[in-house]
Amino acid sequence: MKSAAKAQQAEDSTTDTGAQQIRDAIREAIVERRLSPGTKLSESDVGNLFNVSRTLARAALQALSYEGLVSVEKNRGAFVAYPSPEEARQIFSARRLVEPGILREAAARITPDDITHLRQLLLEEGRLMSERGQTARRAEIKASGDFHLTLAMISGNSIMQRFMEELVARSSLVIALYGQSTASSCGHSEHGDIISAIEADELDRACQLMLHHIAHIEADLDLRERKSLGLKEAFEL
Amino acid sequence: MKSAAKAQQAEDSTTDTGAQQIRDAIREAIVERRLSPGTKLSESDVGNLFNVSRTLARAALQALSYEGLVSVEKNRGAFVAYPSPEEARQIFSARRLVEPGILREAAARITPDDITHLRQLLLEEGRLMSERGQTARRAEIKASGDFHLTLAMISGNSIMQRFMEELVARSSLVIALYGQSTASSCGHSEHGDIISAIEADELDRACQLMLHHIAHIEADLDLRERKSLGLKEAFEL
DNA sequence: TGGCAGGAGATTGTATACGATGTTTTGCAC
DNA sequence: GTGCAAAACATCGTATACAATCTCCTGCCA
Repeated sequence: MKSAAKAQQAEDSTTDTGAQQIRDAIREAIVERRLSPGTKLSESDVGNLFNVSRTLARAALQALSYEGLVSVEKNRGAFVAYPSPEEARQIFSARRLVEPGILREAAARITPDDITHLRQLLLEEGRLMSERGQTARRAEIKASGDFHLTLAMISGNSIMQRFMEELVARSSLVIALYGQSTASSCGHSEHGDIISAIEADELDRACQLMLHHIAHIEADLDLRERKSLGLKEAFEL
Repeated sequence: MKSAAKAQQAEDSTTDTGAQQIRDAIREAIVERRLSPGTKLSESDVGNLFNVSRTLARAALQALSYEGLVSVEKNRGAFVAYPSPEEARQIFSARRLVEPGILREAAARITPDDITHLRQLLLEEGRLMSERGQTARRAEIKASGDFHLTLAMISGNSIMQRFMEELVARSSLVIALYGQSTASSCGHSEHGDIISAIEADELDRACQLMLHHIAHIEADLDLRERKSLGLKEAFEL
């Protein structure tokens, strides 16, 4: 891969050790929705699960809390993040703010190789959509996010790339919580449209499409405040 | 403070304990340039300095490494980050990408109270600029960044706010490394211009001013690759 | 029976201990 | 005196230990 996408190697070389693997494993589980929002992640359990001490488990959970995927409450423990509707709005607001810009930068640096790569991603995504089963569903979710992440990668700005990783991951949580449609990643065709617009050098249109795409995802959410109502309201009616 | 700036309370309630304070203290020291890029921050030293165990020191350093202010090298230790010219470019590229959007959102929600607040910040900044001494210099650097952070705060998006905090902090490092002009925060008047444009509801102009402002800061940098040249080139001439 | 006080258990917060990995210095050979 | 090897030192990586805090159950009393 000698495309502009070489920035792919932007792995966190900044991290120290095995906590990294645990963090990645848990993050993947969260993004693929094997772990539901609110699930408790006790340090001991995580440690046992990965056969490491609480020290490492704790470090991993801390790291995840920086990314907003896990919320640790003092003296109570860590939980898979349960984004509030307000948080959800902010996440998508951030994406609307940032993704057109990323798209523009990506378009400026994109190579034919990158386009091929993106198209392949799309194909894979489509294939998964037609498949049945949990595994396919999870892979599809991931693939859907990968489209946006790949654009960030192509843009060549590793800082924005990391930021987008956070946003995509948190979006996954939000969709898991508030998504309504059964189709987990609705706007598949929209991804294709965006690529086409880029290829056609119609940058403004590509940005518009991206904004619409994000709006579509958001439109599928039901962000009404679910005030738990577990007390009495739940049985009032 | 009943302004839109109430989001100020967006403190990392997600963090656990005392590592937080250490992290903040070190970050402040870095941003105010009491700690220079490349300075070694060994876990023991940090621990001793703050009278805590290496455990906490380590946690703090880890946190800082997530923000890109510290780079930890496996088995070697942690150092105040020494951003490469390429990193510097990416940081400012990210700011150009993000700040106009933040500005727009902030303008949409801004209250008279917020404007007062911003103007006060400006006044303070101006006062510090005319003062002498290290302390004033440090405070000035901080005040300069606070303008941008306050805008992010006003925008009401805590995610973007956090991101801007990271960008501003890292910018400070970049300026410390590559800045040329003695005036640490040149574009003071530009901040005022931006506020005026917002007040006048000239949003596009405000964005333009913001972009120019960032460009000015960048223009003061000398981002030529300093390849250490400590070997022979240093004495060749 | 309902509510509160007390304590047992579980979980996190922090410190310390030990092994692993680099780095520097020492000392010997040439 | 120079160069390399080996050991001493410093520092990090991880595990374990202990203290603090919270949760939940139990039992007493009104």
